[in-house]
Amino acid sequence: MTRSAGKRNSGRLCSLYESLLSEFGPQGWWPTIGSQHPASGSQEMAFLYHPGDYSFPRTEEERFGIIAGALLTQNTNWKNVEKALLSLHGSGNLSPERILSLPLSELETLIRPAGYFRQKARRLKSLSEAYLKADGDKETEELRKYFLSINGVGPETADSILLYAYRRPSFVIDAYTRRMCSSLNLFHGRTYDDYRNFFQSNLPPEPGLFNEFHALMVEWGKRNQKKPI
DNA sequence: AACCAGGACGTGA
DNA sequence: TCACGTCATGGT
Repeated sequence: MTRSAGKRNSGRLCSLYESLLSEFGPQGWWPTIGSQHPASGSQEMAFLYHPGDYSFPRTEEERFGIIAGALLTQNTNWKNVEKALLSLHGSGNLSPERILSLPLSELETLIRPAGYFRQKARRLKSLSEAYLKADGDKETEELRKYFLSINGVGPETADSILLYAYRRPSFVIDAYTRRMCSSLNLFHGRTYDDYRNFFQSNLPPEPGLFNEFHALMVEWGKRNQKKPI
């Protein structure tokens, strides 16, 4: 990659980001559980987005909810994941310690709406154990390798955990990102890491930027799946 | 009623 | 490496 090609890609990415942001607005990822009507004291829980807030997860449950959600949403509609996470929360089990102490069959029942529930129940236990043992002071790429070594955690899940739960500058690549790259003739790569390297080498390593950019591309994908551009 | 959704893994060639 | 089957629920 020549220096001029690199600058050209950076420019394209930055203007793409700006136009997506002005068209769709801040997406407020990652959604977390909160009460829907805090002022009225209603206890009805729902998933809340927080547009423009790129700060660290506020509570331990919030952070673990992101991690569990990243695993549960694999090849699954997010609405189904919400049901699973709400049942974990509602039963007081949305923590790594509680997940580990739950009998496997009970965990399966709680997360059933998220699909692949047998596989995901086992993997959620191993991820919980790994999360408890994780060294949050590790350098980003080392922490990434650590999570990638856990069964059930592939590159997209690892990067979602790093970016949204740890606020590390690790760019998340998903099916929408690839579709967008090819349909805009922006980049064509072979592997996951090809795409990740493309974004990371052409953007400043800011977690807030990576956060919003990924979420915006997902929104673009959702809007353009029925009515292609 | 097939098809898709914010993937990952095991297998055989 | 890589193509292919498997894992499962819920909405369209």
